[in-house]
Amino acid sequence: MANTARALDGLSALGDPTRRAIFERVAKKAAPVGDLARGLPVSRPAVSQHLRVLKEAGLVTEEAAGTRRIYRVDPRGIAAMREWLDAHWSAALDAFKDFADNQHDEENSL
Amino acid sequence: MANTARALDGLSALGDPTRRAIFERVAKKAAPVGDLARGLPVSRPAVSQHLRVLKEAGLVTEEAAGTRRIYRVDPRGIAAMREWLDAHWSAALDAFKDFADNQHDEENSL
DNA sequence: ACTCTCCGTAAGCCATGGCTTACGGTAAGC
DNA sequence: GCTTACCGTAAGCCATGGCTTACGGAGAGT
Repeated sequence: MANTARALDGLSALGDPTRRAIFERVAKKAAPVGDLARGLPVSRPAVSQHLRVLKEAGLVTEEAAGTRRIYRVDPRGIAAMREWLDAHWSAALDAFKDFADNQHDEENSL
Repeated sequence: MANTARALDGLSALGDPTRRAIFERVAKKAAPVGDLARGLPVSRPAVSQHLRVLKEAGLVTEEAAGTRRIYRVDPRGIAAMREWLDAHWSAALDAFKDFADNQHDEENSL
Protein backbone atom coordinates (compact mmCIF):
# COMPACT_ATOMS: atom_id res chain seq x y z
CA MET A 1 0.00 0.00 0.00
CA ALA A 2 0.98 3.64 -0.31
CA ASN A 3 1.24 4.10 3.43
CA THR A 4 4.08 1.63 3.81
CA ALA A 5 6.74 4.28 3.36
CA ARG A 6 5.06 6.47 5.93
CA ALA A 7 4.85 3.60 8.39
CA LEU A 8 8.58 2.95 8.02
CA ASP A 9 9.33 6.63 8.50
CA GLY A 10 7.18 6.55 11.58
CA LEU A 11 9.06 3.62 13.05
CA SER A 12 12.39 5.25 12.32
CA ALA A 13 11.18 8.48 13.89
CA LEU A 14 9.91 6.80 17.06
CA GLY A 15 13.12 4.85 17.40
CA ASP A 16 14.62 7.72 19.35
CA PRO A 17 13.65 7.88 23.06
CA THR A 18 13.55 11.68 23.21
CA ARG A 19 11.31 11.74 20.16
CA ARG A 20 9.01 9.21 21.81
CA ALA A 21 8.81 11.40 24.91
CA ILE A 22 7.90 14.41 22.78
CA PHE A 23 5.40 12.41 20.79
CA GLU A 24 3.73 11.10 23.95
CA ARG A 25 3.33 14.61 25.30
CA VAL A 26 1.89 15.89 22.06
CA ALA A 27 -0.46 12.90 21.96
CA LYS A 28 -1.76 13.80 25.41
CA LYS A 29 -2.23 17.43 24.53
CA ALA A 30 -1.40 19.67 21.59
CA ALA A 31 1.24 22.18 22.62
CA PRO A 32 3.72 24.81 21.38
CA VAL A 33 7.44 24.07 21.25
CA GLY A 34 8.32 26.01 24.38
CA ASP A 35 5.87 24.15 26.57
CA LEU A 36 7.20 20.82 25.36
CA ALA A 37 10.82 21.82 25.88
CA ARG A 38 10.15 23.04 29.43
CA GLY A 39 9.32 19.55 30.67
CA LEU A 40 12.20 17.83 28.93
CA PRO A 41 15.93 17.50 29.70
CA VAL A 42 16.96 18.89 26.32
CA SER A 43 17.11 22.38 24.88
CA ARG A 44 14.32 24.02 22.90
CA PRO A 45 16.14 23.84 19.55
CA ALA A 46 16.60 20.10 20.11
CA VAL A 47 12.84 19.73 20.57
CA SER A 48 12.31 21.80 17.46
CA GLN A 49 14.55 19.51 15.45
CA HIS A 50 12.76 16.43 16.74
CA LEU A 51 9.39 17.91 15.86
CA ARG A 52 10.63 18.45 12.34
CA VAL A 53 11.47 14.76 12.01
CA LEU A 54 8.11 13.78 13.48
CA LYS A 55 6.35 16.09 11.06
CA GLU A 56 8.22 14.72 8.04
CA ALA A 57 7.32 11.23 9.21
CA GLY A 58 3.65 12.21 9.16
CA LEU A 59 3.22 11.72 12.90
CA VAL A 60 2.44 15.32 13.86
CA THR A 61 1.07 18.43 12.22
CA GLU A 62 2.10 22.04 12.67
CA GLU A 63 -0.18 25.04 13.01
CA ALA A 64 0.95 28.64 13.25
CA ALA A 65 -0.76 30.62 16.05
CA GLY A 66 0.78 34.04 16.23
CA THR A 67 4.41 33.62 17.09
CA ARG A 68 3.77 30.11 18.34
CA ARG A 69 3.65 26.82 16.50
CA ILE A 70 1.10 24.41 17.85
CA TYR A 71 1.96 20.76 17.28
CA ARG A 72 -0.66 18.02 17.42
CA VAL A 73 -0.53 14.34 16.49
CA ASP A 74 -1.65 13.24 13.05
CA PRO A 75 -3.88 10.17 13.53
CA ARG A 76 -3.00 9.03 10.01
CA GLY A 77 0.61 8.51 11.03
CA ILE A 78 -0.37 6.20 13.87
CA ALA A 79 -2.83 4.42 11.60
CA ALA A 80 -0.08 3.67 9.08
CA MET A 81 2.08 2.14 11.79
CA ARG A 82 -0.81 0.08 13.11
CA GLU A 83 -1.38 -1.32 9.65
CA TRP A 84 2.27 -2.26 9.31
CA LEU A 85 2.26 -3.95 12.70
CA ASP A 86 -0.98 -5.80 12.01
CA ALA A 87 0.37 -7.12 8.71
CA HIS A 88 3.39 -8.64 10.42
CA TRP A 89 1.30 -9.64 13.37
CA SER A 90 -0.85 -11.90 11.23
CA ALA A 91 2.19 -13.14 9.32
CA ALA A 92 3.76 -14.04 12.63
CA LEU A 93 0.67 -15.90 13.78
CA ASP A 94 0.53 -17.86 10.53
CA ALA A 95 4.18 -18.78 10.83
CA PHE A 96 3.67 -19.81 14.43
CA LYS A 97 0.69 -21.92 13.45
CA ASP A 98 2.80 -23.79 10.87
CA PHE A 99 5.44 -24.28 13.52
CA ALA A 100 2.94 -25.69 16.00
CA ASP A 101 1.48 -28.02 13.37
CA ASN A 102 4.90 -29.38 12.49
CA GLN A 103 5.70 -29.92 16.14
CA HIS A 104 2.51 -31.92 16.41
CA ASP A 105 3.30 -34.02 13.33
CA GLU A 106 6.73 -34.86 14.65
CA GLU A 107 5.30 -35.98 17.96
CA ASN A 108 2.86 -38.24 16.16
CA SER A 109 5.57 -39.76 14.00
CA LEU A 110 7.77 -40.83 16.90
CA MET B 1 1.45 -1.93 32.46
CA ALA B 2 4.46 -4.22 32.61
CA ASN B 3 4.75 -4.41 28.87
CA THR B 4 5.52 -0.73 28.44
CA ALA B 5 9.26 -1.21 28.71
CA ARG B 6 9.13 -4.00 26.18
CA ALA B 7 7.12 -1.89 23.77
CA LEU B 8 9.69 0.89 23.99
CA ASP B 9 12.50 -1.58 23.40
CA GLY B 10 10.58 -2.87 20.42
CA LEU B 11 10.25 0.57 18.92
CA SER B 12 13.92 1.30 19.46
CA ALA B 13 14.84 -2.02 17.89
CA LEU B 14 12.65 -1.51 14.82
CA GLY B 15 14.00 1.97 14.35
CA ASP B 16 16.85 0.58 12.30
CA PRO B 17 16.00 -0.20 8.63
CA THR B 18 18.21 -3.28 8.44
CA ARG B 19 16.61 -4.63 11.58
CA ARG B 20 13.17 -4.05 10.08
CA ALA B 21 14.20 -5.97 6.95
CA ILE B 22 15.41 -8.87 9.08
CA PHE B 23 12.29 -8.77 11.22
CA GLU B 24 10.02 -8.79 8.17
CA ARG B 25 11.75 -11.84 6.77
CA VAL B 26 11.54 -13.68 10.07
CA ALA B 27 7.88 -12.74 10.32
CA LYS B 28 7.23 -14.30 6.93
CA LYS B 29 9.10 -17.45 7.80
CA ALA B 30 11.25 -18.69 10.66
CA ALA B 31 14.81 -19.11 9.45
CA PRO B 32 18.43 -19.66 10.54
CA VAL B 33 20.94 -16.82 10.50
CA GLY B 34 22.67 -17.88 7.29
CA ASP B 35 19.49 -17.92 5.25
CA LEU B 36 18.59 -14.45 6.44
CA ALA B 37 22.05 -13.07 5.71
CA ARG B 38 22.11 -14.51 2.20
CA GLY B 39 19.28 -12.24 1.06
CA LEU B 40 20.60 -9.10 2.69
CA PRO B 41 23.32 -6.59 1.74
CA VAL B 42 25.13 -7.02 5.06
CA SER B 43 27.43 -9.69 6.44
CA ARG B 44 26.30 -12.63 8.50
CA PRO B 45 27.79 -11.33 11.77
CA ALA B 46 25.87 -8.11 11.25
CA VAL B 47 22.64 -10.09 10.98
CA SER B 48 23.62 -12.01 14.07
CA GLN B 49 24.10 -8.79 16.01
CA HIS B 50 20.77 -7.44 14.86
CA LEU B 51 19.03 -10.65 15.87
CA ARG B 52 20.50 -10.28 19.32
CA VAL B 53 18.95 -6.83 19.66
CA LEU B 54 15.62 -8.10 18.38
CA LYS B 55 15.75 -10.97 20.84
CA GLU B 56 16.53 -8.68 23.78
CA ALA B 57 13.64 -6.48 22.71
CA GLY B 58 11.32 -9.48 22.91
CA LEU B 59 10.51 -9.41 19.21
CA VAL B 60 12.02 -12.76 18.23
CA THR B 61 12.89 -16.04 19.91
CA GLU B 62 15.88 -18.30 19.36
CA GLU B 63 15.87 -22.06 19.09
CA ALA B 64 18.94 -24.24 18.75
CA ALA B 65 18.65 -26.89 16.03
CA GLY B 66 21.95 -28.69 15.74
CA THR B 67 24.54 -26.17 14.68
CA ARG B 68 21.83 -23.81 13.51
CA ARG B 69 19.82 -21.21 15.40
CA ILE B 70 16.28 -20.88 14.22
CA TYR B 71 14.77 -17.44 14.78
CA ARG B 72 11.03 -16.86 14.80
CA VAL B 73 8.97 -13.83 15.76
CA ASP B 74 7.56 -13.56 19.27
CA PRO B 75 3.92 -12.47 18.94
CA ARG B 76 4.07 -10.98 22.43
CA GLY B 77 6.58 -8.40 21.25
CA ILE B 78 4.28 -7.19 18.50
CA ALA B 79 1.36 -7.24 20.91
CA ALA B 80 3.20 -4.94 23.31
CA MET B 81 3.86 -2.44 20.53
CA ARG B 82 0.27 -2.57 19.38
CA GLU B 83 -0.88 -1.77 22.89
CA TRP B 84 1.45 1.21 23.07
CA LEU B 85 0.26 2.49 19.71
CA ASP B 86 -3.39 2.01 20.60
CA ALA B 87 -2.96 3.92 23.85
CA HIS B 88 -1.56 6.93 22.03
CA TRP B 89 -3.98 6.42 19.20
CA SER B 90 -6.93 6.95 21.51
CA ALA B 91 -5.16 9.81 23.28
CA ALA B 92 -4.64 11.42 19.89
CA LEU B 93 -8.27 11.02 18.96
CA ASP B 94 -9.39 12.54 22.26
CA ALA B 95 -7.07 15.49 21.78
CA PHE B 96 -8.29 15.93 18.26
CA LYS B 97 -11.88 15.84 19.46
CA ASP B 98 -11.18 18.62 21.97
CA PHE B 99 -9.54 20.59 19.20
CA ALA B 100 -12.55 20.18 16.93
CA ASP B 101 -14.93 21.18 19.72
CA ASN B 102 -12.97 24.32 20.48
CA GLN B 103 -12.89 25.23 16.82
CA HIS B 104 -16.66 24.87 16.81
CA ASP B 105 -17.10 27.00 19.92
CA GLU B 106 -14.99 29.77 18.46
CA GLU B 107 -17.02 29.77 15.29
CA ASN B 108 -20.22 30.09 17.34
CA SER B 109 -18.84 32.94 19.40
CA LEU B 110 -17.93 35.12 16.42
C1' DA C 1 39.53 -38.26 14.44
C1' DC C 2 39.06 -34.88 10.69
C1' DT C 3 36.75 -31.73 8.23
C1' DC C 4 33.21 -28.71 7.06
C1' DT C 5 29.39 -25.92 8.06
C1' DC C 6 27.02 -22.88 11.05
C1' DC C 7 27.20 -19.46 14.29
C1' DG C 8 28.35 -15.94 18.28
C1' DT C 9 31.80 -12.67 19.93
C1' DA C 10 35.77 -9.30 19.93
C1' DA C 11 38.04 -5.42 18.13
C1' DG C 12 38.17 -1.60 15.52
C1' DC C 13 36.64 1.81 11.92
C1' DC C 14 33.70 5.37 10.54
C1' DA C 15 29.33 7.53 9.31
C1' DT C 16 25.07 8.93 11.40
C1' DG C 17 22.62 11.86 14.15
C1' DG C 18 21.46 14.02 18.58
C1' DC C 19 22.71 18.03 21.31
C1' DT C 20 24.40 22.71 22.23
C1' DT C 21 25.33 27.59 21.38
C1' DA C 22 24.66 31.44 18.41
C1' DC C 23 21.96 33.89 15.27
C1' DG C 24 18.04 36.01 12.64
C1' DG C 25 13.23 36.63 11.71
C1' DT C 26 8.33 37.41 12.93
C1' DA C 27 4.33 38.52 15.79
C1' DA C 28 2.46 40.67 20.08
C1' DG C 29 2.31 44.21 23.86
C1' DC C 30 3.24 48.66 25.65
C1' DG D 1 8.49 52.01 16.87
C1' DC D 2 10.83 49.38 20.43
C1' DT D 3 11.20 45.73 23.16
C1' DT D 4 10.15 41.16 24.38
C1' DA D 5 8.75 36.42 23.70
C1' DC D 6 8.64 32.52 20.60
C1' DC D 7 10.65 29.85 17.26
C1' DG D 8 13.44 27.75 13.07
C1' DT D 9 18.07 27.19 11.19
C1' DA D 10 23.27 26.89 10.94
C1' DA D 11 27.52 25.23 12.55
C1' DG D 12 30.08 22.32 15.10
C1' DC D 13 31.15 18.74 18.73
C1' DC D 14 31.03 14.17 20.16
C1' DA D 15 28.92 9.81 21.60
C1' DT D 16 26.29 6.09 19.69
C1' DG D 17 25.96 2.22 17.04
C1' DG D 18 26.13 -0.29 12.64
C1' DC D 19 29.39 -2.73 9.78
C1' DT D 20 33.52 -5.44 8.69
C1' DT D 21 37.27 -8.75 9.37
C1' DA D 22 39.20 -12.16 12.30
C1' DC D 23 38.72 -15.66 15.53
C1' DG D 24 37.05 -19.70 18.27
C1' DG D 25 33.66 -23.15 19.55
C1' DA D 26 30.14 -26.67 18.73
C1' DG D 27 27.57 -30.09 16.05
C1' DA D 28 27.09 -33.24 11.68
C1' DG D 29 28.83 -36.22 8.27
C1' DT D 30 32.45 -39.46 6.61
